[in-house]
Order: sequence, then C-alpha cells, then structure tokens
Amino acid sequence: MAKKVTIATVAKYAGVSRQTVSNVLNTPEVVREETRRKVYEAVEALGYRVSQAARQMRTGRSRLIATRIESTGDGINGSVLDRFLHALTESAARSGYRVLLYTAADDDAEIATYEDLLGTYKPDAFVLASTHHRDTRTTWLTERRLPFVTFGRPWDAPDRHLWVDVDGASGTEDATRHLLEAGHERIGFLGWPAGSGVGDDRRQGWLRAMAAAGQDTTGLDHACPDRVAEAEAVVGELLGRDPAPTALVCASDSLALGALQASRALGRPLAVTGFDDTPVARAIGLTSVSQPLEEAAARCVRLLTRLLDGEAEAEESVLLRPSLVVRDTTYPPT
Amino acid sequence: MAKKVTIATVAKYAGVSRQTVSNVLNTPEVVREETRRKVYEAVEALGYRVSQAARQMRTGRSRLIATRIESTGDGINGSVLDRFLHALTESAARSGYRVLLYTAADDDAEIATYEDLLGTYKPDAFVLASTHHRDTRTTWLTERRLPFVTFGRPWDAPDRHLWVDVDGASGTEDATRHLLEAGHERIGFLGWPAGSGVGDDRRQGWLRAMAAAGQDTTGLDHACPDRVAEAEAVVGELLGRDPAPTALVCASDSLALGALQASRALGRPLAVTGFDDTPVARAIGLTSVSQPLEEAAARCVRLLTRLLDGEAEAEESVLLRPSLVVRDTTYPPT
DNA sequence: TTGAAAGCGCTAACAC
DNA sequence: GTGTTAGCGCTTTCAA
Repeated sequence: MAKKVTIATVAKYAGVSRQTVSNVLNTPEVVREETRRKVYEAVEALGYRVSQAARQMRTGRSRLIATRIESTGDGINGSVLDRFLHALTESAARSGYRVLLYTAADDDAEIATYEDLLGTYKPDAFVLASTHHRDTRTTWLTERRLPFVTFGRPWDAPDRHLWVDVDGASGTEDATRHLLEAGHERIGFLGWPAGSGVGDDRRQGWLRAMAAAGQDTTGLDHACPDRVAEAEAVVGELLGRDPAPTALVCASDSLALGALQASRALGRPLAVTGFDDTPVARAIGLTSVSQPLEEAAARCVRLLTRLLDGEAEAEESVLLRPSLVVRDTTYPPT
Repeated sequence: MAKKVTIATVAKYAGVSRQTVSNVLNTPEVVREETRRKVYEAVEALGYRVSQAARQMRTGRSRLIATRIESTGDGINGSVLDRFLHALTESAARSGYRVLLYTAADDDAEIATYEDLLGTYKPDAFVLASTHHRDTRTTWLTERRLPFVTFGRPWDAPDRHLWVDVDGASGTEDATRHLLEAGHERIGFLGWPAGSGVGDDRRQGWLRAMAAAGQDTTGLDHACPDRVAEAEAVVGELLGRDPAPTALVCASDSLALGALQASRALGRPLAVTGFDDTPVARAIGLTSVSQPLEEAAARCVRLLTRLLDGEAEAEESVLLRPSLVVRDTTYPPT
C-alpha cells in the first residue's frame, strides 16, 4: 500500500505551507495564481486526495447522502426504484457526494435508522422514496431540521418540505388520449384500491381525459391489488360483461400484464396501457408511461446541494412530466 | 438539533474517565462488570453513538463496504443484482458495516473510482459482482492487497481471491432433469453465445443431465443474445423444424420469456424453464432456477469481516446450490 | 482496572 | 497572500 500522502506531503512537495494547500483546495480564489498551480501539480504528482474523515471532523459534513434500498416487492414495479437509485448515485457523484444505503422494514424502523446513521456516519442529507399518506418519516426529519428531499409528493398536506415527483395524472391522461385517438370509446381504468396517493393520482388522469372527450365512465373504474394474477382474474371477469371495455388504462405494468394475459386467455382483444415502462413492458411490447427517472434523481441532488449550501429558500419542488412510450401490441377496437 | 454527546459526555454522566468508556465500547472484557453497566446506562440515557469519522481517524477503518450499482440493462435479469444489493445492505448492517454505492461504465472507470474512494472515504472492502473473463478489477485490487470478495467466480484462473457464487450448472441440470421426468426427450438448450463464464456454466448442466439420461444433444444447443425479441425469433425458427424440441432449458428468464412467446404465437406447445426466478417468471408462471441471493450476500459479508478481522486465511470461497421453482405452465410433451 | 497524554488529517481563526 | 495555532472525537500507548 502506497504510503499516506497528506496535506503536509503536498505542502512540502509544493514548497508551501499546509494551510495554503487547504486554501487552494477549499477557497482557491484566495491564493495567488502561481502558487495555486504549484499546489495543483503537487496534488497531481502525489495522487493526493482529501481524507473525508479528517475533513468531516473539522467541517461536520460527510458528503454522504443516505437512502433506503427497498425490497423488490412485486419486482416488476420495483425496478423503477432501482433505476432511480442508479441515477441518484450517478448524480450525487457528479456533485461530490456518495450514496450510503440502508434498509428498513417500515417507517418506524427507518426512523430508528436515521438516529443511528446521524450519530455515526452523519449523512448530510436523506432522500426518501415511496412517500405515502401519514408519512411519519418526513415529520420526524422536519422537526429536527434535517435536510432531505422526497421522490414523491407529500400526499397529505401542502407540506413544508422539498420534493420531486412525476405527474402520474398527466401520464394516464396521455395514455387515455392515445386510446381515444385510436378509436376506442369504452376505455376502462384498472388501478389500485382508493387511498393511495399515487394510485388516485393516476386515476384522475384517466377521468380527466375521458371527461374531456365526453365519455361516460360509469362502470369502467376498477381496482385490485398490484399483482399480476389478481389483475388477470379481475379483467377476466370484466371481459365477460356486456358491454365489455375495449381498452384498459392500467396504473402499473403488473396490472397491465395481468390484463393482457386475461385477454389472450379468453381470445378477447383488449388494448392495454401500463405504467412505468418497466423491462417487462419492453419485453412484451406493452405501451406504457415512462417516468423521467434520471431527471428526477438529478433534481433531487440539485435541491439537496442547494439546501446544503444555504441557497435553499429560493428552491422549489419539482413536478416532472412523464412520456408515453407507444408500442404496437395495442389492439385496434373491435 | 440535540447538542453533541461525545465520549466525554458519557464519561461524566457515568462518573468514569473518557478512556473507560472507550474501553467498554471496544474491549468490554477489560472493564469491571459494574463499571461496564454504568457506562452502558449512560450510553443509553444519552443516546450516545460513536462518531465514525473520529474513530476512523484513529483506527483507519471506515466500516464501509463499497459496491457498484449497475445500470439495469435488460432489466429482467438486472433485478437479480438489485436483490443481491438489498441483501448485501442488510447483511452488512448486521455486521456493523454500511454499503457505499458507486457507478462505473466499465472496468477502467471502476478502477479509477477505487482510487478516488480509497483516497477519500477509505472503504474497508469492496464487493464486486458480474465477474467476467479477463477481469482487470480483481488483479488491480489483488496487487494492492485490498480486501474484496466477488459475487461470481473468477472465470479465468484458479485466482487467489475470495468469491461467492451460485452453481449455475447444477441449476440447469435440475431443470433438465425436471423436464426429463415429465417425459420430454428432445430437450433443447437456449443460452448465450459461448465465451461468457456464466453462460457456459449453465450450458454444462444441461449437457450433464442429457448425457446422464442417454439423450443425444446434437442440434439442440442454441444461443442468442440475452434479449426477449431475439429469443422469440430464434425459437420461432426452431419450432418450424422437424423434429422440433418439445422443451427448452433457457439460460435466463429473458430468453425463456421469448421462447414462451414464440410458442404461443405459433400455437406450438413448448415446455420452458428459465433462470433467476425473476419477477417476470413469477408473473407469467414460468418454471425457473432460483439463486439463493440472501445467502450469497450473507456469505460475502462473512468472508469480508473475517478477512478484515485477520482471521482470513482459514476462509474459503463458497459455491451455493440454486433451487428449481416449479410452476405449472410447463406444458406436457406432445 | 483506570487515567493522562498524544495524535490521526484537516480547516477556521487569526497573526504575520 | 501566507503561515501558525488550535481542536474536531476518538483510540492507543503508557503510567498510576
């Protein structure tokens, strides 16, 4: 292992004092051009890197962003958070931060983890995903004035915290409009049971588009848990009705996959759209709403760095527009 | 923000010296029972947590394990690494370590990241996934005597580093045997082009099982890139031949999904097995080989902690057996 | 067993 | 513009 190269090594090599090196690194504008160059050369030649631990002891900042990695759950939709996490890691690195991972079974466990982390690794900020009604995590963090951003709106109140989210309603609205343009009229919605922020939001988009087109939606709004098998059952029953919907806007790719399987099993054509543009959608050629996850992650990091640099107040939460990825399995109306 | 509680606060509260507190925390057996209890109480009451930064300055150990988060790629198989990462985070936490994330486009970029990370955050160890032929990362780390484990065998040589892996051949062997027992004889294999360690390993299992059953495999070994669409095309062509295979062991769920779609599109029954038991397999009822990822992650952490505690030499790499998850879509032979 | 002293590498204050 | 001093919180000597 190469011997340690500290700020003192660099100073000696460059023929300046330790402090000057520190200055060059942290407030370069305060050092004379030539000195600065000498120091940079020394840093380069020696392969010097600031020790985070030492820096943290002085500044109290760890340049660490902590976030939770979720258990994949259904797994089809889970991949969305994984892609977000990947993008977050990349964005954070670009801003000089690293992502520290933790797991937690529920909100309480997560809060306990905050306490532990804050005492030990002292992350500068948290990124929370999967916000939900009555989210205790955000209130806990807010009360302690800890910097954080959520990927997902606060669904309860016009909360006093920063967030980044994707406009789900706009996504399902696009999907519905796409089906309307293809000539469909009886377009159903398959979502999750009412009460979830995300799910209800996606339902709104469908309602909006249908209303705009002057279509009646009675008897077309359906819900079931986010599992393929259940969706298949529900849709199977649906297709037996008269009149049956000719198209279905789904709140997730899992539901959409179930719907598609039901329609195939019964040999009854059904146009289906999903949500999240997961690998499965790509694989089976399903039209789906795609979230701009890279953009979302980048915005989270940006919000956070501003917040940490004290330029906070000016910043505002962000609502991004998703896009519809059209694939050709969507059957024409019969 | 609660005021800082340091080791000194605890010492005062417990009525002992600072050093005693440190002893209780690091080498409890050296402190008298009663004193120890007092200190623990103080720690509890004050909610004290050791500062990692300070500890690291003294000990040089960060209690950080660094690992790469990959871009989801195909996404169907990508979920395997995500589940592994989740499990790794959990296992690491149980051993008092946290997982630090980074991204890298290729081996060289990854090595550059090692240098950066080692200079700044000083992770105690690395976990590398997706090992491949001519892996420059492992040699780089080995040369510098940096602690690491790979999830995936070193495919080139009987390398001098620790690894944990899952026996892919055993998995496909089980799958093949399962199909044989169901009465199939012309069982094909659909894998990746020769040259990938993982892919070739999985092919071996199929060969082994077929040989054991006295089945001829000529003309039954197929390969294509790991994408659903390509698999669908390949299998579509295959089913047109005479005689066509009645069953297909696939090296991944992506390939299996493609195969299934081809068989459905043509209305030609085909029994298919996949690999990795991804969410998609679960969703569409595909029989698939499941990797024990939690176990694999736990073994990685265990190997690493031993290594870091100096009990290294005794440790050995681990080859785990996967299990076959049988689902009922597997058609009977015709 | 417990306590005192030193120092890990860095940066914020202040002096030069 | 540059150098000196101090100390962040901890653990590792060494002495009591």
